[in-house]
Amino acid sequence: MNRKETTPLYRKITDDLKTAIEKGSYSKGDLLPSENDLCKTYNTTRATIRQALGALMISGHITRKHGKGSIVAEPKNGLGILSLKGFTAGIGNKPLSTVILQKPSKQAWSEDFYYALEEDELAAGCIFFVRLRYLDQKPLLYEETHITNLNLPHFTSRNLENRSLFRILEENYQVKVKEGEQKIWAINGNEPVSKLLNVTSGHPLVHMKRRLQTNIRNLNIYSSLYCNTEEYFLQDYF
Amino acid sequence: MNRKETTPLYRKITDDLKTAIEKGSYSKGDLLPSENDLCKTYNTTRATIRQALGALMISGHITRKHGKGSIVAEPKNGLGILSLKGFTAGIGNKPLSTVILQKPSKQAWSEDFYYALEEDELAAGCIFFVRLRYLDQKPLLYEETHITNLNLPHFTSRNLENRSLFRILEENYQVKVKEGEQKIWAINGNEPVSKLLNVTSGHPLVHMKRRLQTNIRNLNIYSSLYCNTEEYFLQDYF
DNA sequence: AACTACAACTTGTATATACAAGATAATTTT
DNA sequence: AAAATTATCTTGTATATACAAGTTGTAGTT
Repeated sequence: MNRKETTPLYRKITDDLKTAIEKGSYSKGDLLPSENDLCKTYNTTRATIRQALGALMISGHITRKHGKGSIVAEPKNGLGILSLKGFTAGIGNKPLSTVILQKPSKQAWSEDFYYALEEDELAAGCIFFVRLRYLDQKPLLYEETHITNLNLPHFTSRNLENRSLFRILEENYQVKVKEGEQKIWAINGNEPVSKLLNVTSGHPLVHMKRRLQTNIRNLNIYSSLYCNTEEYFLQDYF
Repeated sequence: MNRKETTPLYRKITDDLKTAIEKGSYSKGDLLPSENDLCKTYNTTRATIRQALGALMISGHITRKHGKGSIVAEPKNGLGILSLKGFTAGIGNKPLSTVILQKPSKQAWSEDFYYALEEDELAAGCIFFVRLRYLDQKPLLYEETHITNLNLPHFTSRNLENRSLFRILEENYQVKVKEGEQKIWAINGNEPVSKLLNVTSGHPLVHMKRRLQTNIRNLNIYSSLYCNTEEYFLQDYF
């Protein structure tokens, strides 16, 4: 728990409501307590409550309607973040299993890294690891990840297999993804990757190079990934 | 000018500052006038100013630093919107030329449309058109677009060849894209599309289905596109 | 010259209050 | 019974004020 010594009240309210929504205490379409009700609950004023609700709106947890209330939105897995969804309805909730092909290790950035780096970032070095992600025992997604090694103590010893990378970063280091960019290609899998994904060398794959910026300056997440979209597709929200 | 009868003050301030930034009155790293200065300029209070600055922060026009000020951010072309960037450096600014394969026409939604539609949207019908986009006389991107036909008078007679669809919607109908989702596949171009894109039937293509939501409720933009990423790549920001 | 303390800026958080305007259900009128 | 009105919810916008806390330059001290 490395959080700031004093957490602002509006932040606590946002976190409380977010937790409640993600825990399932509300379902899609439900109304949150009205602003005035929340004022009483937290013994504060509407300005503070609205600041908290505003954050929930930005994060996509609620929408708001004048005269009606704050409406809980459809849960989006990985808002703004690329996620993998099943081709057929109902398969979307199957969990991806993950195999670490190369354990996280501290490295210097490669000379010809695929994104331009800031000086401070270059100096900090990076943590690098490679994962292969499966759905239904079938390999779907090969991903090489670089994270700027900035205030991430003990990261290399963490278990990345079962938990989401983003969740680990948020819960343990207060690092949140804020924005990003991605480049997209369709390629024929004649690279060594196609063997890992268990496809023939002529099989089309989605190749993406992404940079995700976080709330910490100069701490970025870079990933280069290859995905077999024969049965499933890649999906993202923005 | 179909805007609401009364524009809130904070909205006017946001628009003013946004225009100034986009016009180039400020450059990257510059500080906006302080909140108190803006209070005097607009004869209002900090709460209103902060609401305006908050919107600029969300839209990515500024960042803010405690004790310092509001810092103008790097301009981003097409925030959150898919754009096409050249493979090699410096080619990114070449304009895409556009050929309309099928002129915009009012239609009913197809029974098996690829996104689930709201009832009101279904009732409104849609405007449909097909475009083929070229870079350097080479066809790169085939795109079928459906727009909900909601308060878009004379849209079908507009010239979509030279101007951006998003710009037309924003300038003429005050329609702005707010968020969206996209699904991504890599396919082998054996469809009729590959002939239009001038590739062999085994050539890998990026296939995307996108839904862009706008500030107008129930007015969405749907597009299904195929892109040859041999020389260029697709890029988007979120 | 280097350090310290302070003043004067900046944004961050919060309270208290007021009225406008959309949504909805109860009430009254027709 | 149907329509219009009203009351009472809700969120949206706005003013006025206060103090906390980060940043920066300046004046004073060592």
